[in-house]
Amino acid sequence: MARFAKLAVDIPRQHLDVVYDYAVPEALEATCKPGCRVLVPYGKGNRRVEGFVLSLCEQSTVEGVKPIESVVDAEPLLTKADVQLALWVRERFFCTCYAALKAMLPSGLWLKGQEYAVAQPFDEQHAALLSDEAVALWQWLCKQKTAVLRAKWNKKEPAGTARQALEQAGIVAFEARHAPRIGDKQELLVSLAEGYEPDGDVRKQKTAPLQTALLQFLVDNGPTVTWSELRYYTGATPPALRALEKSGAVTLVTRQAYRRPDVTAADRRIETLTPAQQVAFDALAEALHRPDTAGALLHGVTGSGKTAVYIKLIERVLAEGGGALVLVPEIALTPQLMAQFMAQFGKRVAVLHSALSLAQRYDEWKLIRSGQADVVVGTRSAVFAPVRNLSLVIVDEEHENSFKSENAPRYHARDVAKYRCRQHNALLVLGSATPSVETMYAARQGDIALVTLPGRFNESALPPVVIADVREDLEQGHSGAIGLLLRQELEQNLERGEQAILFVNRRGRDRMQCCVSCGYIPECQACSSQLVYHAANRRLMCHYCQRSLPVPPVCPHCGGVLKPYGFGTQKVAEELQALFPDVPLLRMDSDTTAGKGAHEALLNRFRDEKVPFLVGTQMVAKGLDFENVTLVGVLAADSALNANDYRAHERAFALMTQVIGRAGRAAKPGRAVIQTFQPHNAVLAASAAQDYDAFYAAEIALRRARRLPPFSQLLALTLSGLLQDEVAAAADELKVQLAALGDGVQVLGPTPAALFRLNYRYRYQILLCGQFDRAQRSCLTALLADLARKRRTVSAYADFEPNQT
DNA sequence: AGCACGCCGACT
DNA sequence: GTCGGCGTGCTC
Repeated sequence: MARFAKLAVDIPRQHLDVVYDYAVPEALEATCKPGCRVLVPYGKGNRRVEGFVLSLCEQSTVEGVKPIESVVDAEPLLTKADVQLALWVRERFFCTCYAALKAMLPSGLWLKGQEYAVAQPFDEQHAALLSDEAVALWQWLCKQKTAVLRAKWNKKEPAGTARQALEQAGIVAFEARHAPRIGDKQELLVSLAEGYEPDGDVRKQKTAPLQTALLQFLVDNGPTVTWSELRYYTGATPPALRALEKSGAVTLVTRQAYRRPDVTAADRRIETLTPAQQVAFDALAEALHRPDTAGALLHGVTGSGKTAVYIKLIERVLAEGGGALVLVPEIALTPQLMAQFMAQFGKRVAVLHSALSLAQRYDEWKLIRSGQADVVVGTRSAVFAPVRNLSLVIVDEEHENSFKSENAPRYHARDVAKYRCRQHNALLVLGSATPSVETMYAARQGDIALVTLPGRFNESALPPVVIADVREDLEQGHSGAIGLLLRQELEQNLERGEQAILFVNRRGRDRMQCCVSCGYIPECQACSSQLVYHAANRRLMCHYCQRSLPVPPVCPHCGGVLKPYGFGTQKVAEELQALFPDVPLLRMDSDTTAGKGAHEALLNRFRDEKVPFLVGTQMVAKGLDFENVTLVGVLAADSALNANDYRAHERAFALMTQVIGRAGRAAKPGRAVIQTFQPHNAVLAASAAQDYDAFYAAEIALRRARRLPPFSQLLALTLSGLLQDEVAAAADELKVQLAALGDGVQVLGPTPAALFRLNYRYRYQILLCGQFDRAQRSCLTALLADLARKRRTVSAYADFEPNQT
């Protein structure tokens, strides 16, 4: 029998993240299993915190171990492999073990600690001291059937004299109870008793019409029906049901119910593959049965039908009794893919993404765990889904940066997928039209297989791409967002009755600028970000911390006039409306698609009503496939190219390629117009030609020369605090200590972070470049722990291969 | 985070 | 003397 347990404890600070030993009391020996959550006393005040049992052991060398207080879960939530994965995530992405474990489970499972007021018995000596109000209050508390929350108790007598008297005398105490935020849903099944004969009992029909109706419904609609359905269709009431149960006419069983999201299935199933798809499928299916494969890249242009290949692969895996996991960048942007999976696999598909309710996510997770759902489609966090017998993981659009988590644990789902595949001997398939440079490099090196899916579906020619030089427009005194060339194209398109999409990479309307005198742009009081004007609330918004301000009447610096500058989706929509006054148009960005289903509804309108113009942000670039769209305009290609990030080119190429691919996807010829200040840019030229190889060749050479990934690893350290001097001093100090990592690691910075100030905190960044082995990682963790101990006002974190540098 | 310990100055 | 502010260290 195990006497001690090794725990990952929910500690607030990273520098305390060690595996703790706790004693297992005899009473808990049977229930305290690895993978279960427990509550333990922690710290000087022995406050109650949550922990995961990592393993059990006979001996402990630690002095003064404390006992586990209680075991939360009847059955383990995690397997050995899960614990191993969490430890790996902790080391690779610099987070606490507990945070890694937490990311693997649905948040409906988190315990919510709440304090309840509990009445204690008291003796006569106390009774003499209490006021009548206090006694009345005590009696009220005793009378309550359900436990009383501390907040409710406090509200009961706001003045608080009687309350305080009771509390001080210890007659009313507070007790913390921990419970999961979401419970299991049960449903009641009503069945006709065996051998029940519907006889013509006329007397009963008169006196108990509800019972008769209920029985009749059961006779007509199969022997077993859920209670909620029965009530809905027959108006039956609980007493009627109870009477029937008592007389033995029906039997009742409760069963686990699942709150599932509803996803509409596509009306057509994919049955056969094209010859090209078949070749790709064969190559991947072969890899599926070679246990040593490290994975494969499926490189196929938009419209080449990667989804069909995925589906056939999954069918193969399911037939062999395995489970499959499909990761997509954003569920909202992949309705077609979702619908196709629904049509193909029906109830076996579990969906996991952030738009689900806590309860839905929790129930999908349970279905996956129990094996009832063996195909999982989800976003980043779904990479941890407990798929039974995991045999295949597909990462669709693997180059997308939404697979990288921006807050702790800062993991990359593609990396986690790779690790899980190794653990379970499953095949990893990375799919993309524009693979990340790292992935393509791995494929070219032969580390993973390279499977190419050639050709657009109907072999329609690439749309001709016109690169419009914005500088020429400016020379002619034309300063609008929509250039002269694009305007002509829009006019022609309109005449032909075809549709156009305009792509802008900023939402909102304008930026504000102090015109003549000082050139001041209003900034957020808490962040070093420029505020953006939103017409919906007529306020200046900070896109980083969500604070907003009314528009100042004059420049707060010099009193000058504020004039609009720059353009976002809304401004472009206005300009378009001015150019084509009577033409309807749609605008799509995160402002107009905030509600549930708004995104799909908007796209449906665009397709069905053939609205001539659609103006939108990033989101218009993805997943659209409309016959009648023949013109795509990119209004400002430069901002994507000029981002201060080594992956800016990669992202710009992927984005441009995707946008251009939207035009002319069917019989009608399409065109794309790209407006830029850099008409001779090589990345733009490559995406205009839809030439991935040219882009890759140039980019990999650059990466090699600069020793950037995949030729090294990048690690960003961010330090932040309220006092600028302190943060800067801490960063300088850390930089000196980082020399301990050795010559292999190049230390860049510290520099002010891209967003220097966020939520009143000043931020500095140090960039590390090299190959990080286990020793260097633990050295770095130790340095960060040291910093956290010494400088309490400065916080620091490490981000492995961050999205933004 | 949240608590204890210890050092120092101010005030009874 | 003694009370309490705050810097520092520790958490199985």
